[in-house]
Amino acid sequence: MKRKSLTAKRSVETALEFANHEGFEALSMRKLAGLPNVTAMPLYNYVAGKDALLELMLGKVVAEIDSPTIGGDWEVMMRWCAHSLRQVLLRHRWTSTLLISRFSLSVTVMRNIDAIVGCLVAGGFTYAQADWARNAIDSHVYGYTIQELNFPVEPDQYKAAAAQFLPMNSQANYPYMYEAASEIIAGTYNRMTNFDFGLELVLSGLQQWQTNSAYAGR
Amino acid sequence: MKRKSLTAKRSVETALEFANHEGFEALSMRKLAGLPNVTAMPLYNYVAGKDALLELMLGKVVAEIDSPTIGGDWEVMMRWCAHSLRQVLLRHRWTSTLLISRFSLSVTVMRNIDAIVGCLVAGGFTYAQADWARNAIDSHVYGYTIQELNFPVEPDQYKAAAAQFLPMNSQANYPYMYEAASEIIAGTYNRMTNFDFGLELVLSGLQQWQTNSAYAGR
DNA sequence: ACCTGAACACCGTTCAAGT
DNA sequence: ACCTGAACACCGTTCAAGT
Repeated sequence: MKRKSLTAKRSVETALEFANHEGFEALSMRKLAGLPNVTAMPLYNYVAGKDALLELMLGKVVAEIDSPTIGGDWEVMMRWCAHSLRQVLLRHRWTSTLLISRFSLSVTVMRNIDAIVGCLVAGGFTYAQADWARNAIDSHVYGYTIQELNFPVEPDQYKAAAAQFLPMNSQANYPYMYEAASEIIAGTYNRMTNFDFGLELVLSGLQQWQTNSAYAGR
Repeated sequence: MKRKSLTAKRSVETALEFANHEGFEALSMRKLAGLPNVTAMPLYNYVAGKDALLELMLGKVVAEIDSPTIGGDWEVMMRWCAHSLRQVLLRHRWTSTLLISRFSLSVTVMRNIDAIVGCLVAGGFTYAQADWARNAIDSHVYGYTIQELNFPVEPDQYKAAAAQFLPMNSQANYPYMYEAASEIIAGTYNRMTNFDFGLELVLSGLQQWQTNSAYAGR
């Protein structure tokens, strides 16, 4: 039995590596069974099925997400945690949508949520406020990162893409995008560091909300 | 040729309806071919393949998203557009992740982006600021809505879920979630209207950012 | 007890053969 | 010209047959 669970663990790890390396779409039970070739399926002895395998893979990923220290400055902590979550999603590019669509309250996830809510409550938010705040931060992290991961042009190619865009699209049809592309080409801005911009918008909004709110104290 | 494109259009429409009704996972070329049964594939005469079909389906969905009027109050407009996008995503529950992962600059999408950037620029933002602002709003809408669509418990069952949670999880292990669940049961708050909370956080942050910024004018 | 390979029920896609 | 059904290369999953 101990060997069994060990082989299961190793299966999950190779599956994770495969997904990170070859892309999630390419991952199939048959390919995984004997990674060189072989059609046979001893995999099913260790893992209930593809669903279960995915669950285990996500469990490993989720464990990489940092939790805040309760009692620390909530704003610093939330900023830290948001970046941690973001880095995990970037590290395992196939993860983000699956993590949401297969969301489950495992022990790891519960501990993380508990710590975040705790950190916010210790920072002076009510439970309701903490829940809303957590949700707003998560929304930004997931929304931004999923878009980023799927954006068709790489950050260092924005200029080139804009230069290609300009002659193809008339100023008459898309006057504002035309101007924006011109500014990108001129180097006025570069689309970078947008993640932190949005995050700080949310965080400073939360801070003001807290100080303005009469019911902020515990 | 006219008949051909008409049949293509009808195919896309039935595919859309099928996805909305039966769920996107259940959609397959074979099922779609002759919706009652039939294994044959005259579908390929009208549509290049599943990828092309998806593209066409998403095109129809994207057309439902409202664009702002340039010159109107940017904050009112952005709020309106965010809600419009959100409603479209809720109406076609399978759409959100696909819309991001298959993002493409169709004419419809370009017009929408151009109008949003234009509305923000007309409202006093620079092009760079407009781009950041748009991205922050989109991130919230997508991030929040994708999470909501995949959340395992329905809004009207939060109380029941919390009541089930309480006895199963010790106060010692998850003290804060325990307390939060208690408050949900007591009816102190209900997790609703979170979407607008996060959206207003972003919008008011943008407004303050604009008024505080020395370079805000055109 | 464990691994194997054939088998089943599905996919997307192609294409020769019919009408 | 259009539709048909068999075929190919893939899936996830099961299971009798081997060792």
